[in-house]
Amino acid sequence: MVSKAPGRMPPFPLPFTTVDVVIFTVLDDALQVLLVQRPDTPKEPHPGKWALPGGFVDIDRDADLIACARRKLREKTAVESPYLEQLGSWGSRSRDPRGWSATHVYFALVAADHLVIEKGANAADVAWFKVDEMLKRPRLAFDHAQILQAAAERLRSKVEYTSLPAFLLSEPFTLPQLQRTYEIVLGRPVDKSGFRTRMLAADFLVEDGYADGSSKRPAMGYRLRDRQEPVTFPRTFSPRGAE
Amino acid sequence: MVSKAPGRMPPFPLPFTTVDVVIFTVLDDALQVLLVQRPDTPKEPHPGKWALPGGFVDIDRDADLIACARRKLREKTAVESPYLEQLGSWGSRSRDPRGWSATHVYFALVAADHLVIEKGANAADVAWFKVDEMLKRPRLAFDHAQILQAAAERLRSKVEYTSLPAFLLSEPFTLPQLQRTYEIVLGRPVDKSGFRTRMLAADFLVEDGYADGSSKRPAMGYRLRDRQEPVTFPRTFSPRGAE
DNA sequence: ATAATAGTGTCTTTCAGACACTATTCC
DNA sequence: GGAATAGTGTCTGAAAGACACTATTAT
Repeated sequence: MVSKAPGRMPPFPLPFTTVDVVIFTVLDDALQVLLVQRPDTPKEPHPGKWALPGGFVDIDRDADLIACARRKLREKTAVESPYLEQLGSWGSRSRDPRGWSATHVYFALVAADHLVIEKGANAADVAWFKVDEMLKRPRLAFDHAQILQAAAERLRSKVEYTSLPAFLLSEPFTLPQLQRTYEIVLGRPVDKSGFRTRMLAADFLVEDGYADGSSKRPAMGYRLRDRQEPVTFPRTFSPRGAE
Repeated sequence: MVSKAPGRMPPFPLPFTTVDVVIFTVLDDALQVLLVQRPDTPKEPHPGKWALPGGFVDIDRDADLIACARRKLREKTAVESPYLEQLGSWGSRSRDPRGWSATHVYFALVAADHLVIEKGANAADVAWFKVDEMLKRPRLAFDHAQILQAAAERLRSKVEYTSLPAFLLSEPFTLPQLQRTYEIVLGRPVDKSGFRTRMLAADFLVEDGYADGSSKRPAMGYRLRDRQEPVTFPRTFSPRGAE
């Protein structure tokens, strides 16, 4: 039995609580991020600017933070269960003109193909943007440029020693496809032989017998053994630049 | 000029926003965490239980989240500028009986020696607890056992490939001391020769000419070149168990 | 001299990086 | 057969792990 909301309406002012989601994909040989355009009414902060999908936590609808993140993600993309990881939180007096606010940021990895983008009632506009260009000329609302940079750094650094890029592909995928995904995210070529040895040794892929049709020679198709957790490799990719 | 708090008192209820700090040290050959005992009045949640130091964000005093974390840390320990890193955030309808709440968690590494613990007005009691025992028999308030576990996991995993343990020692320290700290946190012995090669190759230590007095043979003393950022090693410690 | 700790040298094994090679398909 | 892509084999150099050794102090 729930008591009559004791403690609601506290004797001190509360910060706003929001959740934002950095949704990555690989499209057109580039790492891209999903952004939404803010409404163009002057009552809203940063009208017309592009921003990360997100918004206020709804204490009636959202049981917890990750549920809220999943809701935001579902509202923009029709993705079932993507890879979703907490990135961190940003909170300060000045980041939102409406007052002290704190946002909890998640980052998601989704496969671009077969992905439906919802252009729903509220979402004025939704589109993919190349991460590199966004980082060079940051024109995002709030502190979202900073958040995007942190997300890209986290992703790129984890790609050095985890299987995260596999979540950017739809299953089944081939090893050459996976290698290309690594190369796109890392921004540098990777040796084929070493790459294959590593991937297969990590034992996180399951053969799907399938053969790819879009190439000269068919390749083995693979699925992830565990669609929830990425695998951590014992070593970093190429200690190139370790010096 | 500040306008008359526009947007304050929004048309929807807000979650509570808190900050908690997981403060680690190495004491008595064990990794320990600082806990505070909650007031024993039945009006407060979890009366008498031990909890992580933390509390509500004060939008008047705290400019941002990390400033709030530093304030919480300063209120319990008289530490100047310890290593402080964001761990993550936990938020849900049920984690606090007073209502929907989200906490932003930081973790701090401090040197135990010369550390003053403030037993201030408000803080009923403050004490160090061994992390391993706390994880075995979790009796913490709120979801703090879960948070402590996440913090310990993060620390232990980062210790495999970073210089974090150096922040658990007061300067200057010797390489044998640093090695012992690694061994305590990792819970396993580390080879001396390899350890020294690694530490010196990483080039994050500066000789302090000093000699330690408490041992048979004096050892070289070192300080950190950069007291803010830890160093990342190119490889993980011992791929023991990588299989 | 001996014990205890600090610090170094060396051998071996492992593995990433590089690159050449074979295999299978389409044209 | 040739081009293009998938997949394998092999050599080499660098570095981690293991462990024996030397060095410097206190007693």
